[in-house]
Amino acid sequence: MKNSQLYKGSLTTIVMTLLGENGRMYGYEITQKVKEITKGELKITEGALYPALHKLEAEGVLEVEIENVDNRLRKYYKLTEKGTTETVNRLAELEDFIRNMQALVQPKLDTI
Amino acid sequence: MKNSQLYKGSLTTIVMTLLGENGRMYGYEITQKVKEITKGELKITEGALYPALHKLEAEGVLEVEIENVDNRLRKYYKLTEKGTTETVNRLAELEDFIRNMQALVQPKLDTI
DNA sequence: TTTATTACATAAGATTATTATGTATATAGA
DNA sequence: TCTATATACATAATAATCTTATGTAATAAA
Repeated sequence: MKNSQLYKGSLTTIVMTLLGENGRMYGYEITQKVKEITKGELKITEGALYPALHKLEAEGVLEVEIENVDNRLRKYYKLTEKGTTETVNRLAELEDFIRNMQALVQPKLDTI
Repeated sequence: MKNSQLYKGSLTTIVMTLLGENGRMYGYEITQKVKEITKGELKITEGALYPALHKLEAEGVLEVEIENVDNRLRKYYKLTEKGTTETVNRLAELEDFIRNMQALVQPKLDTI
């Protein structure tokens, strides 16, 4: 996940948001989508992603559909009803977070 | 630090930026300043702040001046030369981070 | 005199991520 | 054909960071 520590804590928000936008996705697809959207600046590692997906599933935020495509396993994840509600909250928190961070660094950011 | 996980990883960036803006500050002052700027939305806990300050000092990012004010100890921290350079990098990383998070959350806006 | 505020500190435990490793199939290129 | 790369999942050891709880101690307010 790059050099920056800042992405720590943002993984589940990213995953839930992407699932909210795209309906359903499988793990590998999520890593590629994130890489594409951030132009390679953010690379989700498998060691972080898969345990996170399992945890979200265990919490009832995601549900999974296993499919076999080209003789290869795929686990499609999508938001549950609970997950959709949580995602709305997460997005509100992200907005607050960004606003607060900008307020904290405002004067310096303008000079870059 | 509120309910949101998003602030994880942002503590040192916040501390370094505030010190860059204010010259020198002591720990308790930092907690109050952050609370003030974020209107109470972000509360830096002491258990997170003090170890972080000690680590930054050990890394040569911060230097400390101990003073006695009203018979009470104060440890003023300020950026070293190295710390100032690092802070510029941190702010650039923060900008990238915010830009990437916004792109991930609003992919449709990018195509307009 | 009790509570809240100021001001530092650390330790146990939880959470999260990195790094390394493993399995397995498919495909492209030398 | 062999090798490397891509696809697609997974886990375990370790590292880093934060929360929660606790501790010391002085000042100020109720």
